[in-house]
Amino acid sequence: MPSQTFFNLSEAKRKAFLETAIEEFAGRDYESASISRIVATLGIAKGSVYQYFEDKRDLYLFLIDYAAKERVAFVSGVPMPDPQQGFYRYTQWLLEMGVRFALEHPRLNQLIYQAMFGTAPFRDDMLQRLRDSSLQLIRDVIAQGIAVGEIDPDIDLDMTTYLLNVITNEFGNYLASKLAIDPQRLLAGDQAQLDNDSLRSVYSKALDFVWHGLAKRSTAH
Amino acid sequence: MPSQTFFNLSEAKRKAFLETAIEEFAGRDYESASISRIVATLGIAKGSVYQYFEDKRDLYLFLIDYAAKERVAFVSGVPMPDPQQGFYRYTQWLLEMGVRFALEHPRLNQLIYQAMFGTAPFRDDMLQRLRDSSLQLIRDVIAQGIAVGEIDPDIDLDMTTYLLNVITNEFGNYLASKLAIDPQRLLAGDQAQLDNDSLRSVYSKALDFVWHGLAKRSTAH
DNA sequence: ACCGTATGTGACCGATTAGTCACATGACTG
DNA sequence: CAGTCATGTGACTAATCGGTCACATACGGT
Repeated sequence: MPSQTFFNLSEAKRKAFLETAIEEFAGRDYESASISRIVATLGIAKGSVYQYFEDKRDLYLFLIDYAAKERVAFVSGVPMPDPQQGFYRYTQWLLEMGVRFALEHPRLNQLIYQAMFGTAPFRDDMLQRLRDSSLQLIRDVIAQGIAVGEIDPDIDLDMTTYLLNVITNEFGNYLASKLAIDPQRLLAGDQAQLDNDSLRSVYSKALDFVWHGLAKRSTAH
Repeated sequence: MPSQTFFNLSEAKRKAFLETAIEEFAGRDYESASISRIVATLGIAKGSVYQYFEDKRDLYLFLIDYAAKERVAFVSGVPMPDPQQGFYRYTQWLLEMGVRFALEHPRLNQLIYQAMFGTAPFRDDMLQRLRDSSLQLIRDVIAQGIAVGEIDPDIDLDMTTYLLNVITNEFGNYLASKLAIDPQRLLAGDQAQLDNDSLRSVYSKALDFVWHGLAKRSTAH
């Protein structure tokens, strides 16, 4: 809950502030993240930050909330597959969501992931809700897949939801490190070239693993 | 590379120091971990730490190294399955390794995992070697499974190794949170009761997922 | 031109950090 | 007992932290 002052800021200033703050909090602990460093980077006075936010905790929780909303907006922007195409496609869509968001918004992804599964402080309701809502989407897809009879009903729903969430997130990290040959290109907006061609072929391997596991397949898709 | 002084310490003192230091580094950033807090907890002078270790970095890298060696020792202590039982059992063994180590040595597991995949500093050779050696075991099992024809040869070896490592690690976390009803009991050494009975049945679900994926199974094991 | 309000500022505070060092203590030797 | 060496100590330094506040600046209305 930032002050009105924060929202009165020019969009340029607000964007710059958000970007710098997210960068600061994404890569490190809550404790290690430094307000002093943020204001030094931005070239503004420290007092300004405390006119926007109550304290460090207030800023942090706002950033988490912001990142979560951005993620929801991002997911909404990618059309879900046609239900008639089966739950293999739904699973593909889930994976694609995670990977694309991780590649296109790496800082936001780090922030969310770290808040949910890292050593985040504040056993806040908000964080719990973030965690729950993030997992709910995955859980729903799996549950429906089971109901329709395309997903094995013997799986443990809770556990599989958890693992699938971890996989989608970490697979993004894997790709990022794998493509680390020139990570600049990706961040610079050159991802369009990669997206629709090679990216899909890369994560189709991950999808196959999620769908069929390690075992030697008998049927193909 | 601690000084000789550190190894001259009585076992009781050395153990106490290790335990406290690991506890301090396991839950937080490298930057957030505090030497001052360690010495305060132990009730020793700060100067002592700097007679054992060159600096904070030296201590941290030693702890990582120690944790890694403990893990290797732990893994060596659990017998591998009979090769004739197939690679399903090998995969089971891999999972069991990760889960048991995570449950019996949660702090060490956190330390290792955070060093390998967290926001650890020091792009050290040592960390890279730790990462490589940890993944190598998994990679070997998969590669052999492919060679023997029990694991699908179309999987991406690198990616699957990475994901399997993540899964074994995070599954430990999942179990830990799932069993959080009384985590004290586990740490208190009461795990023997859980181990051979319910534990195996719980992670057999994870094993099924890893082996067969989400898809509805046709054949059973 | 004047005033009131909103926004920006950075010196300053108390707390905490990693790391140092002159000194105390203990143990063993001659 | 005296001397030597390893070990333990905690006050101290310089840097950094989150947070405060008295003050400066900018802007809009009359």
